[in-house]
Amino acid sequence: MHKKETTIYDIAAALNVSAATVSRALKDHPAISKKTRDKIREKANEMGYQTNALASSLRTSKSHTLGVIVPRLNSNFMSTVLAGMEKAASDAGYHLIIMQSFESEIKEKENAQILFNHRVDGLMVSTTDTSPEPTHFKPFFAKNIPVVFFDRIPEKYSQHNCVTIDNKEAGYQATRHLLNNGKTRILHITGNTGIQVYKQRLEGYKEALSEANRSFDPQMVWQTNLSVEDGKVCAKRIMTMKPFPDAIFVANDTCAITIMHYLQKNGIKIPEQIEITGFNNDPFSEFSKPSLTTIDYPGEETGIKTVNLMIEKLNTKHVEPKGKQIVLKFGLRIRESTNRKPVK
Amino acid sequence: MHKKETTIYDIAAALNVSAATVSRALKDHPAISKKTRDKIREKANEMGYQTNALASSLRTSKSHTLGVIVPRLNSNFMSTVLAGMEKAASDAGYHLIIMQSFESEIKEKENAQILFNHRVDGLMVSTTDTSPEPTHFKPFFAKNIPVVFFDRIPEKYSQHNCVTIDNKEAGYQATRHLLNNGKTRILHITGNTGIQVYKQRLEGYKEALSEANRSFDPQMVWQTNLSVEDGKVCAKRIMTMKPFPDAIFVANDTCAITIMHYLQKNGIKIPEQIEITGFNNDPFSEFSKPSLTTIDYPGEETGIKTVNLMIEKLNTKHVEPKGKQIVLKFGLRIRESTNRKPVK
DNA sequence: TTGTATGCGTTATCAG
DNA sequence: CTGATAACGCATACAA
Repeated sequence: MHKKETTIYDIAAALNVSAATVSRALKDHPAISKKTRDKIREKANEMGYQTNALASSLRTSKSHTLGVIVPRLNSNFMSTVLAGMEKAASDAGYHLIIMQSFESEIKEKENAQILFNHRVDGLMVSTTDTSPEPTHFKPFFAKNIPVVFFDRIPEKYSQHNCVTIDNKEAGYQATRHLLNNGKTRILHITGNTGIQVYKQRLEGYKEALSEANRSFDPQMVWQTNLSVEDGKVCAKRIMTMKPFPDAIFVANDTCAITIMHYLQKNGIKIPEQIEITGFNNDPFSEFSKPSLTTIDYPGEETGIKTVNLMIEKLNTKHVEPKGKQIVLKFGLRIRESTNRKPVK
Repeated sequence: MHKKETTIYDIAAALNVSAATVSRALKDHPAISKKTRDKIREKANEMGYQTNALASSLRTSKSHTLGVIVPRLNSNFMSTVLAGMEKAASDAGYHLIIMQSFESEIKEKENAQILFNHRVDGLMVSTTDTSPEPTHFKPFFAKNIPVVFFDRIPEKYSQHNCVTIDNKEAGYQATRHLLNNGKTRILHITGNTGIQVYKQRLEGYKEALSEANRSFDPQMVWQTNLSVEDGKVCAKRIMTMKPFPDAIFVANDTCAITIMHYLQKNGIKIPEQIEITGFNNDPFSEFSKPSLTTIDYPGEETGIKTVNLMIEKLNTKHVEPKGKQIVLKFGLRIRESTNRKPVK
């Protein structure tokens, strides 16, 4: 096996001091004379000492680790959020255990459990769960371990600590933009509306229609997984629609651009025949032809704000004020070529 | 403060058995009778017992945690790699601490140190370091903690455990494709060539030129960070070039598509006037107009294979065979409209 | 300014 | 099949 690791006891022995002194010296405890401190540091280096964070965490019940659960980490939006989180966490002396739930409530539960067992100092989650009040965060609440929700927030925890945007308003604006351009038959392609964000975007869509005195047609709302694959399928289906829609509000850019691409392949003129609006402001939404109008959902800011809220909670654990809701500003990025006449 | 947590001692006391028995029962030790095992499990649930993985790790020196260091996690390629890693790791009972080095050697060093201190069972790294033989992995080697390099591999560790593609061959093929289409003035826009992957792609570029009896012009190789910003700058600069290049081999898709977009904005016909080749096969490379020819670098596979190699090492630690190099297959995705005559 | 003693929660060894 | 006990490596209350 590998040789035993060097501990504070080893360096204490080598220097004829106590382990306590070594422990203190190594963490710059003020009560240690500069002389012994330097001596200890030097010896520690010499012996290749590496502190054991596990032991330290066990002793202090502070792991300096934050748990993150997301549906999947490889979307442009989510990886941008995570990048922001990692940066902010690292700056604050924390690091991240990141886990994916793959849209499975069971997996999310397991992940929460594992993170709890590893004694994370806090949990940040974009939930995949469609149940209004998931139970698997209970142990965290019970032990007063801060939980911050971001992006996808369970219905019942919307008054809890969370960071998000006003999805209803965003859905409203995206739809309104299409209505303003004279579009009347607006298809809405979205995700699982059991998930709040999609439900709210749908509400915004409805509100815009209602405001414009357009009737809402449930047939014009398609639930998908918003993947590239789904985009292809949707495009195919759109081509068979009796009266063509003249616009589509898609709940993410990936799917929106895929649909645009395949409709164009079928000879459809975008935006003249069908105008498309996306969601997220992925970098490539700007580079598609035509550029895609979309909702700018600030991913990095979401990540940073989530971590900052977490840190704040960690530093004021005993007070425990009511949950804090951070609603970020989003932007409507209008980008199709506008030199076309509104059909009115 | 928060109340003490329930330990195996609490449940032992409640059941008049020893803590050892509880510990064994909870991990299905064969030497425990089914009866007491069930009794203990039930009590554990009842008391809301949650195992403390920290204590367990300290005792067993197995953290079931793998460290990951990447330059940044929010590129399509990298987040796809990480998604594959997380999946594979999770399936094998491990989880991931992911850290970003932001192209800083110092940060990479700090990250390695932190991960070491947290006693990760293994380290996976896409290095940012341009020094041929970075020293900060020494502690891992010394303690026989497996280190697997992926994507970006330090020069001196290329015989170590690593997972990558043949970047030289890929650079060769990308360039060759342009030459085959009759292009002669091929610009190469790449990253820091102190990093092996870019150095090797450049070598492939040179080899293709040499094979076609084209002379190599150092002026035609631009080092950038391959970002969207860099793409804009490059496009601007290209517009001022005396004889226009007739092709560009860009070392990633993000930058390639940005350049394409801005050249088109300036009225350049792609690919007639300038043909562009990217690298990575980001999803949107297919949806640009025209679709981008690119190198399909299998991200998810990279992640999975890296973790699998890691697990293999973890399970055969004592044998310690020589390093294992896994070279993944890449593909050249030819995608521009091909119905144009080669200029020959 | 430094040392002593103890505990964090678990698992492994050795007995019985 | 079960129990007692000693680590794992560190940090802290209490003494000195």
